[in-house]
Amino acid sequence: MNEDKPRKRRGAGRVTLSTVARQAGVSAITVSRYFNQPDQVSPERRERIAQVVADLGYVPNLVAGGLASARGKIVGMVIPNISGPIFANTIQGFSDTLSRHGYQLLLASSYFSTEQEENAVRAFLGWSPAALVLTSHFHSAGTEKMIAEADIPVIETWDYRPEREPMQIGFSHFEVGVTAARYLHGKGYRRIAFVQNSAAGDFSALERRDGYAATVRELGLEPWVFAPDADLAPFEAGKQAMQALMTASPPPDAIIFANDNLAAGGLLAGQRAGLKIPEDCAVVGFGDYPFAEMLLPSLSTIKPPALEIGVLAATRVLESLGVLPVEDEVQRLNLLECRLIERESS
Amino acid sequence: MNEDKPRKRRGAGRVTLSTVARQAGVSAITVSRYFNQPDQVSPERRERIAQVVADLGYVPNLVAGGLASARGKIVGMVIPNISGPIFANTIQGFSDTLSRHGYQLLLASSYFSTEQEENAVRAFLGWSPAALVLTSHFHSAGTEKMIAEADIPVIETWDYRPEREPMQIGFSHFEVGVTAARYLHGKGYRRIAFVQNSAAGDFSALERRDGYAATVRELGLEPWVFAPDADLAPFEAGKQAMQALMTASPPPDAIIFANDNLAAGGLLAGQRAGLKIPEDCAVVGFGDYPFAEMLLPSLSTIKPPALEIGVLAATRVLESLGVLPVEDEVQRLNLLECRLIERESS
DNA sequence: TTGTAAGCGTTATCAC
DNA sequence: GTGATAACGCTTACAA
Repeated sequence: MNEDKPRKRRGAGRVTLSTVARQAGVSAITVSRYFNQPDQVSPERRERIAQVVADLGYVPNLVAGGLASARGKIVGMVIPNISGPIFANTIQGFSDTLSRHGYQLLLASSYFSTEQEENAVRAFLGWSPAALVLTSHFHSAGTEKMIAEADIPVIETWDYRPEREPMQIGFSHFEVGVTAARYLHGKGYRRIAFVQNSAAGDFSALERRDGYAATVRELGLEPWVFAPDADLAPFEAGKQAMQALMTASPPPDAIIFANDNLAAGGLLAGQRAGLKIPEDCAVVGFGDYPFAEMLLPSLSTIKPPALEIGVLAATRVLESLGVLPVEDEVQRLNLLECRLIERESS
Repeated sequence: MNEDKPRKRRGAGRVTLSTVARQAGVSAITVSRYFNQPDQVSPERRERIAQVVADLGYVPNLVAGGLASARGKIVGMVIPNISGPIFANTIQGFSDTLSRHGYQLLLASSYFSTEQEENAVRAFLGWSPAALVLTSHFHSAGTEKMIAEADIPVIETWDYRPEREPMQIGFSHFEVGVTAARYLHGKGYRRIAFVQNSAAGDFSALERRDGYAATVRELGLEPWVFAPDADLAPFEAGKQAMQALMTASPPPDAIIFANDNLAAGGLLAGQRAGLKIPEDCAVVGFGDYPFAEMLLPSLSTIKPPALEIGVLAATRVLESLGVLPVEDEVQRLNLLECRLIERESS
């Protein structure tokens, strides 16, 4: 069906910029300008070109454009995992903001592995992206080298390390631990335990633990950390933690879980064991996953600015690229706020 | 800091294939083959090239490669929304499978808008992707035209329409409605209501409703559909539905919700109103969202093959491209199974 | 197995 | 405001 077309090789025969230019009676570069700097094209030609573009159904070849300009309208993002409820909002906000301005999202997940992250970054760089967005500041040496040499904006999200070179958009995980501990202490709880994440590589969760530990110590209490088996799924790990902690005497009167999945597991295990929550034991999570308000009792948690991180990351990218206006210079340090959501479980 | 580099224009000065070739004492095409068809390069040269690549930290420019070959190692995927718990697994499975074979994921969300989908598809085509993956068979005329003319594999997921041209990977939403209705009827429920999705544009949810309606009618019952206000968030819409349905006399003895978010809202509203579930009213959802097993009572639901869809879509793409082996021809119709997960709520 | 030459479709540069 | 020309870095086609 295509065989009779006079195609020399490859994608030949497709509608290109030159096709449009010829039909519109202008040069190729004028059509190029029509798309990129419309102001520089006279209204009459603009109209004529628009007509031809519509007639032919011309779609600009962004690959060719990317090669010629050495900066594609594409932005790479590496996230620990796509399917977790926590990062999804960041991706969504990021992607939506970008696409509104004609940029596309190239996405990969690292599963908290710096090696997988490095692979993703290397692959992305091959597409000469306009910018690169990573999660946290934990990278391999190879990744560090690449982002140092890449001549594009690099943003680290979901964390806040002013001393680092890349742009920072996020919050302090240490402070999250501090907030949770202070909150429970303020409500009168005195035997406050912390349950770690079972997933290896989630270093940010360890920083939350450290914030908790430092705070309770400061308040004259002894840190009490439980680490579930590393091979357990979060929900199961939370159950295990609750069961184990409740055998202690005296048991804790409040537990901070490294995330809401763990907390939900703990909550349920506690209830099934006849525990009244929060009377017998308060529970606080992290993440404000969608189900937090659906549980009975609903789950108190600390809500990270997931969506805001995504939107702001995209905004900073677009500012850096000159797509969005910016006065003076693009803000490098962006500290956002986590909010403690007090619900029935505490 | 960069100014003294002898860059002529654009990205000039970077390490290219020619740089590697020169240093390794071979021609550029040999280095190209080293990456794409290593078998065709002699072992000695292979080793020499590997050394130079490592020394120089060369990263292939995929944009240039994509332009030259007219097929980039990139695959576009349009999903209704990224942050919903339901599609995230599909994305994850898709992305992971692709990246294992050196392909990258270009992602956009449509929010159930065919117009936004069309925009995404148009943008993707500009990157000359190796394949395109869409959700469901509901597209705009523009999208239909583009996918018909695009000379690449197109896959429709999360649905199953054998009569359509694109490859199908999914299941029948109508059948999901049938399954839910039959299941409840089989358990003895006789006043079975259905709660629609509040989100406009989710046509698949309407097919589930139709499956339910046809089935109850067949069983000699009257369909009973409640449509929440369109502007309500799913969780709130579920609450509204439960409250409204319970004022009927007699009220339903079982409710099928169009998805788990609605169901969770309904469950909670029922419990807060003193209803015993499932004794007073059974509840069944759709999606098997992560929280379904965390609720008390845990939520009976129908689990779609979300992850499998993603993995299989990637597999079919790679087969179509000849990356993965395939006997005879790539399977065009892929009907997967939804599983009814019976839990405490029914 | 290896190399030469041409071209992929666009944009940067410079001239008018 | 408009256009001619030369890149951009790689792969296809063909030849040796």
